[in-house]
Amino acid sequence: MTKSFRQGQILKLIRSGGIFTQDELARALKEVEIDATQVTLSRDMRELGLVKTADGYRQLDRDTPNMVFAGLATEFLQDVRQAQNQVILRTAPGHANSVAVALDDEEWPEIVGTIAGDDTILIICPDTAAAQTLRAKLIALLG
Amino acid sequence: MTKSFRQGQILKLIRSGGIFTQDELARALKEVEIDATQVTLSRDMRELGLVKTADGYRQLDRDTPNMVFAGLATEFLQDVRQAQNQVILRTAPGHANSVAVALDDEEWPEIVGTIAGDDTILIICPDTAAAQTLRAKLIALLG
DNA sequence: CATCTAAATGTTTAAATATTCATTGGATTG
DNA sequence: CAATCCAATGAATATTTAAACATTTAGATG
Repeated sequence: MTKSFRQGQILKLIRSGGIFTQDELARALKEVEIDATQVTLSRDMRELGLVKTADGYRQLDRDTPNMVFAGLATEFLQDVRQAQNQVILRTAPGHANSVAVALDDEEWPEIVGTIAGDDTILIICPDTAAAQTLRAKLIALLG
Repeated sequence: MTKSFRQGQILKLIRSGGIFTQDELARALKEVEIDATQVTLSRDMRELGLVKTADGYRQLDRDTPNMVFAGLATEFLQDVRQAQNQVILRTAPGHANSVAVALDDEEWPEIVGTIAGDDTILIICPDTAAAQTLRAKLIALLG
């Protein structure tokens, strides 16, 4: 079980609502066979840009991926990593290119440009903060 | 010193950034001659829809008032109250109508309709939650 | 393969926030 | 005007979150 898989599950749970504390989230994750301490979740929250509101945790607003890209991502996107102002995506073999094209179409402000190989996409962002935002956005689309 | 004045000041401080805890906010308010305990601030935060992020407290995204309305409000808006799904504005005497017209122009989703008297505007919202959101938005414009 | 490094996570505990219950100071009404 | 109600706030405290530090693990490197 990888970190980005866990974070993907966290986003799913948050979206479905009704999560008010990190302990609550930890319990919800346990139902899905994911063990994580409150401390780990606190860190995940920060990385994913989640905030506590009166009606539970929420993701800070940012524009939503369109259907074409979201569909491709759900099907082929396998991992999302970040280093400095770069984000690296792994896709199913042979699909990097189509995913990258759809991603380019999004014209997100966090993306300066992309380069796709066979199963890897390199994305250049303006800065580290943008890369982090982008990572959170993309993790949400992991299967 | 009224509650909505305090909340207006809170929004100002939050906007200018660099507020990371409620105690910090309390100290900043003291500089402006406003005394409030952490408990009161916790409640204010909730009412105003403020959330804690990695870069300090922030207001949850919602669309921003346009210049015309914002200008009028800054000049004439004096108080904002909420009861159920209704929000009541007090303006300088004789100015309720012009403020209400500008407000209607905003076409906000939180506003079903408005009625203006001489110095009072009644706003009907779809529900209590919308009214609360609207209140927070408007308080930000108080002188 | 031993060693080093860095990311990820855990443990402990401090700090920050929210809740509960109580008080106060207007309005409202009989 | 007393009695009552209610919004606003505070004090004490419980709960939640984050910081500091330690440990583990997987990959790099000699």
